[in-house]
Amino acid sequence: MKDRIRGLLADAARRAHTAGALPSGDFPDIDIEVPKVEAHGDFATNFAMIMAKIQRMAPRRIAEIIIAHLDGAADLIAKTEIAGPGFINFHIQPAAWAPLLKAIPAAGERYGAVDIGCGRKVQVEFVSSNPTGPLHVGHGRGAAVGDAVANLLAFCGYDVQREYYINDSGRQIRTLGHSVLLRYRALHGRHADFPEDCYQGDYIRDLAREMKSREGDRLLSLDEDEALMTCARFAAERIIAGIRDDLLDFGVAFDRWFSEQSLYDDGRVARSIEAFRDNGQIYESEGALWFNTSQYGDEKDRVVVRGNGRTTYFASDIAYHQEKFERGFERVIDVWGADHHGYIARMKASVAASGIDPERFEVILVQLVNLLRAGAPVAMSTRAGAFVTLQDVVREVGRDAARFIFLTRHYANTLDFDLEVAKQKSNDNPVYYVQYVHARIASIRRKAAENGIAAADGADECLARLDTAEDVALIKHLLRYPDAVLAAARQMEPHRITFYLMNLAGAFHSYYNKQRVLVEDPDTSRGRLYLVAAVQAVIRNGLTLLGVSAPERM
RNA sequence: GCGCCUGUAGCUCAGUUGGAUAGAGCAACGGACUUCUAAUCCGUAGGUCGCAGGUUCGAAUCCUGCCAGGCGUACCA
Repeated sequence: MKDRIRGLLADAARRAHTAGALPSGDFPDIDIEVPKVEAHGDFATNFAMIMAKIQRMAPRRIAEIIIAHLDGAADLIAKTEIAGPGFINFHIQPAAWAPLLKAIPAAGERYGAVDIGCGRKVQVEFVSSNPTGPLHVGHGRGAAVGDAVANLLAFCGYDVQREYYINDSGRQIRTLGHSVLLRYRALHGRHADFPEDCYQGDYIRDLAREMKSREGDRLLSLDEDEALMTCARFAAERIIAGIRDDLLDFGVAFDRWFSEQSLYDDGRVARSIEAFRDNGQIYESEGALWFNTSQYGDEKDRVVVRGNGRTTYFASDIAYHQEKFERGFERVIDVWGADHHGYIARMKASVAASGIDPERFEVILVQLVNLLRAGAPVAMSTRAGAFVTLQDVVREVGRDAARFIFLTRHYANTLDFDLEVAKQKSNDNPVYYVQYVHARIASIRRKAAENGIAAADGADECLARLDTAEDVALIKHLLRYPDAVLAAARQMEPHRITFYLMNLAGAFHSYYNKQRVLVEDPDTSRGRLYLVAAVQAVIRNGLTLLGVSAPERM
């Protein structure tokens, strides 16, 4: 529709120029938008206004000239008008809308997909929580956002890979091993102080018990380091397996689980450091090795190998991101918790230093989640071990409610997640509001089938009955879905889909209360069934992008 | 101190990349179930878009400076 109007305008402008009414033949791109106020028509353009300078004429005068040269669209356009400083408003013939609905079943599950990816490879790395404890609510938000972004990009033509980076190397993994070992020894009556910097949660005791039943007292006779590393490897594996299960329950499946340790095992980190030393980007100072990230916009240089010879986390991250680009991804997207924002500059710097355009590396910073119960904060301290895990939340409120709520805010905003609200089946909790549309329509369609009403196929005589204000309003809403998808995919903002769906749901519920679908006149019934089936398809389509189910009954 | 994020109705938040009279939900008040699912709908009320300048035909949106809140600022991860 927009394209058609754009074409009409371009023709009109060209014709006006040829006729000598417009001095310049240099026309800017035409932007067509949907006005906020209904009285301003169905579509509007500021075309005349942005041409004012080029044409050296008043915007309203240009608008008059263009309208005078519009031609051959009486079937489409009911009325044009010039408004405000020089907007051209278009009122579409009411009968022109219904046939456009055919695009929805014609596109099937692909309705709304705009191919901006053209098969290019993109990687979305998300969650990547350290394997030192179970996922908590904040990770859930990262999972919901990362998965939805991946869905959107895949929907819009990118070849998407989902990756989880496992930090199974370094000090924290030793701390994990140490924590389990101490609990394990305690189970054998060898009590010792449990340091504060060890992991306090009950899951550590569970792991120790498991260790005991598997190994008996074998670890007691091993030397300290070997016992510790045995515990560490065992615990990390079990925790990762748990994380994987929790994510599957949450509806998130990764294509690849990438081990940090593997970067050391195959010499990747060492080779990367060597290469940067050779070209002078890594240098030695005060007994440590530094990366000159400040040359690429970071506020200072960063250590990659400490004075004690141990590499930093940054060292493996440099190698990891080089490796990602070597795998042929055109875009690499990392989803991080907002508390890591200080890390972006150095990561971008390292990418740039590797000779890769840093624009190709993007970071989505997801703000934290405040977990509440009936308005009161729920304690979320990881160290103290008194946290609510993602699994707890999913068990309590359900996967759909959790995923939907995580996507009801722009990720740059902190999110209040209230467990009680998430369980409510009311307008407070928009997931049911949206799902209810799907279930209601399913019910209508079942009823239609029982009554022997033939499936709606979009025949002209049926579509012609979609002529009430409510019909047209709903059709217009459905036709805006591709715009919402495009904006969401381009900006990697899944909440735009969430808001679109809530608005569409509102439009449908309103329709439902004003118009009956199954009425006496068969053409009207079949026309409305066709419309309502399109609503159902778009709801299902959008919910799928968000990773939320579309129930047939509620 | 410096950096990033946020500031819009009593509360929680949108706002189509600079457009016309700034929108939803909740909470408040008043209505609608004999009809395809009331997990719904309709109506009323609610605003100095943090503050002050600037840019232009036009600013919640862009630029500058303040104010407030959150986060970050390690040879931690």
